[in-house]
Amino acid sequence: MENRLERIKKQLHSSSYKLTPQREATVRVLLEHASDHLSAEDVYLLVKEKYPEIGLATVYRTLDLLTELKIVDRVNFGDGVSRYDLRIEGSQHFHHHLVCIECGSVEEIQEDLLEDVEMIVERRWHFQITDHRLTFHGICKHCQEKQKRQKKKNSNTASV
Amino acid sequence: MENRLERIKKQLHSSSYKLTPQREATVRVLLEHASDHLSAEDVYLLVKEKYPEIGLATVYRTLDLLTELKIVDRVNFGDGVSRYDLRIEGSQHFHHHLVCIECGSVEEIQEDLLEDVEMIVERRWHFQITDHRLTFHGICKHCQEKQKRQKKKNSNTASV
DNA sequence: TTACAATTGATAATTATTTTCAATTTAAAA
DNA sequence: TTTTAAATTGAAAATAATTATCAATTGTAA
Repeated sequence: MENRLERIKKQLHSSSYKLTPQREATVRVLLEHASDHLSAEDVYLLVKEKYPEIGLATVYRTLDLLTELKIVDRVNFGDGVSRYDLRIEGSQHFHHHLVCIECGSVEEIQEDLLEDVEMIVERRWHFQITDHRLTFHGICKHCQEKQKRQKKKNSNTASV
Repeated sequence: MENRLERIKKQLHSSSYKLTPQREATVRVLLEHASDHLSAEDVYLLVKEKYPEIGLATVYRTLDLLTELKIVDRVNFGDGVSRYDLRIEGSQHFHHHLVCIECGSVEEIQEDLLEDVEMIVERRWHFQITDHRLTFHGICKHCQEKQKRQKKKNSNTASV
């Protein structure tokens, strides 16, 4: 955690940006919520707990900066809000998401899975891929089980 | 084209919606620009050419309706604007996109390509997939060639 | 220490989208 | 055909997310 922060600090410096207290507080929040998919507003509220003087604009600016440096990725699950997702250190590709249309939960897939597809696309479409976004919409394990229970219950009631 | 419109009309009716003149004009614009990726504003301006009385809110409402009926898909390429993309008739899966980071052009891939990946995801993550979004960002064929020419030119100049 | 550029916070402005509501249109019933 | 109720519309206001502005502060290098 502290190591990661140190490395991010170096990354900022090597692009001649400073790790100000506001930026550090924002990065810390992102590191502490690595598996969540926070909106700028979410990040703002969480940073405010530790650093109440911070302004919303600064959070936006920091998130833009981190996106530019590929430390985070901006994702949009179709609800009109940008969300910010910490990139796994060293991983070249952006990870994928499973969005449940029932409960709204978001699961991450760190495995690449797209190597073959990207090879085909580069060859057949002569398109030089630098990044990708892959999201599956569907029903998560938890909601599938809930639905099964519900069905069972209904068939019981119906047969009485 | 007219056939497609007829079938869309039936699709609306079977969900007890009407194909009003405004909706028809909007659908026509979408059919005429099937390979584009129009924003609501784009659609509004194009519909206005043929049907000047139409209001922006009606266009938004129609696009929502068509999205609900899976006649169009809402996509977001990260510029904060929703774009509307006609779904190929009968195709079960939503097509993919190649977005050029140089010129902003958007190319479509109609081939599925994800069958294997989806099988893996359904098995390993126990996630029941109903839809997907796949976008590749990179450099299109055209811009790659432009870059090559540029390099050549530069090395010529440098050697003089 | 001085000086200059980077950064910040508050606020205003912008942009895309949604909501509201009265007026109009439509389809079905009488 | 007239009546009626529900669906649809356009204009305008409201909302929500994000960006721009600008004066004040901070940090850094001379």
